[in-house]
Amino acid sequence: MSKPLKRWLYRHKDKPYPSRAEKQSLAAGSNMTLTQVSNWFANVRRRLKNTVPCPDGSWSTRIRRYNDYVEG
Amino acid sequence: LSFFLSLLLPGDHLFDSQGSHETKGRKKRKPYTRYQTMVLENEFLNSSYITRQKRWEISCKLQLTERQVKVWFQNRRMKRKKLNERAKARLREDQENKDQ
DNA sequence: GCATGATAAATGAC
DNA sequence: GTCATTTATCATGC
Repeated sequence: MSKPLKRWLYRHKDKPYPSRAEKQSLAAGSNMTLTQVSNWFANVRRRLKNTVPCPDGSWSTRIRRYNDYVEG
Repeated sequence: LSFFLSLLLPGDHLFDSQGSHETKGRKKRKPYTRYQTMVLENEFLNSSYITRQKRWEISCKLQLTERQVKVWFQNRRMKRKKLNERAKARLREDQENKDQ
């Protein structure tokens, strides 16, 4: 997959919404287009909600669990 | 005149054409048929901004609400923009490849 | 068979 | 109106 995007996601657990400039930076650093980065984050946010149940509803715990899920 | 007719006839939320759930949350995304898309695309070819009159006509013909027709044109303009930007980007790429 | 990216309806901020 | 989203659906590789 795309490592820089995962890294950014894990570092911004509380607010997984990169700005346009951040998306462009990520796109450049991962050899992707801006829309591809946007799609990736949109899909990840949705699939986090669906596949990683989280009682308190916060992004950070979801992402932590997701990280454990994919890495471990 | 057509404004008052539009209030009476296609009525966005007077009747729930889909389900019968009174208090509905987000409307479920329903893909349009090929015929619906074809008519909308043809009208978009005519003009990317639809008039109220045309919007009312098409909404009746396609069994869609005026709101759905309005949103379709908004999304279609965004799609055109994205496709244009994509084409320009590829042209720039080809130029750079030829320059080196 | 499902995971993943992309696209098509639908919403909401501004 | 635009534009970034959310959500469901489509397409495809493995």
